[in-house]
Amino acid sequence: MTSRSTPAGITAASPFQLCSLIGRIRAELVGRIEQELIENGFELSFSQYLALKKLGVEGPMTAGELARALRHNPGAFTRILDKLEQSDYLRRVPDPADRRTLRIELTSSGRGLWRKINACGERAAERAMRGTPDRDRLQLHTLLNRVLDNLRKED
Amino acid sequence: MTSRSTPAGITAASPFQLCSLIGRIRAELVGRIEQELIENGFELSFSQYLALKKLGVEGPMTAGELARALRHNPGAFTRILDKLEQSDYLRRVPDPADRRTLRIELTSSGRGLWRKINACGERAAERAMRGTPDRDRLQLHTLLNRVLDNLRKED
DNA sequence: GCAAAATATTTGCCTTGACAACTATTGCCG
DNA sequence: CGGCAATAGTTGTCAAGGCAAATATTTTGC
Repeated sequence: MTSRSTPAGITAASPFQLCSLIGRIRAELVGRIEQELIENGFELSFSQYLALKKLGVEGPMTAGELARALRHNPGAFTRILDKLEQSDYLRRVPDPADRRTLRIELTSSGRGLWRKINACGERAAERAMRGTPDRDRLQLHTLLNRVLDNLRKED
Repeated sequence: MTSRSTPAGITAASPFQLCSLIGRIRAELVGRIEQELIENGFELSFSQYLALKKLGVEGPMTAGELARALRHNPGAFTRILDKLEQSDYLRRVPDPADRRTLRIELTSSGRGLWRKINACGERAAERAMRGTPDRDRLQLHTLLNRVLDNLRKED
């Protein structure tokens, strides 16, 4: 292996540490959001939180679109929708034009909830980034987006 | 600094996108490593891979130490060890000094496997970082470590 | 128009991981 | 010493998610 040209020695030369770093950050971030949700009295799993947030931001969409957007497999996603529908946060509305699909829309109670849980997510994110100037935040996003692109490219 | 395709307003000002970015990267990275493992004929889950790698790098340790190092809960971890022991990649060695603990060590077959699967992880990591100069890799690590510290600090 | 392929959602089955209860052993402190 | 809390590991139970088969509907090709 080539261990040349890295001043700090370890950090840049062992790209693998990226994997555990990313894993740890994700776990902490998810945990922090779940904790925020609990502390504020919302009984939602992280996946349910993501679904409500997506619907709140993007508006109604079909179940499949939502599942794909959240990278969640359709089978498991059906059950997430079941629970959110039982709790009256969303509705499955049949589409007269294509009777295979279901239009998922937030109920008014769901929209109310969405606004509140958004604050939980933002508190967690702001905690993650505190003390980081805008310039560095931008840099971080740029670098992470490049990493993601690299991973998604097939070749 | 770098405001190429990103309107500065959105990206830096909405720290929450960090969460989905991190989640996506983690999923892609894990998926890529699992794919590497499969393509090279190793039937290992990602967790098993992590355990073997940790043992290979750090040497023998107790089951609890290993579980904590991997942030894995002890109950689930027992079963991971079960499988790796059945496959003869590691041994549970009783500690005469403290009969509660078990010393987990790789077998020679486990050490052989470790060297091979390491390459899988490094290919995945190198793919993630390709086209990124050392300076940026270092910067990324610095920023991610700060994020992790922020999240772990209680307040 | 109709059979076959494609698409959207649901259901069943299975694996993984979280959590709590349990057993065995050790350390603490009177 | 003797009781009691703490620690290490295992087991049982459960919820979440992945995957494949099943169902319903639409689209495509002839």
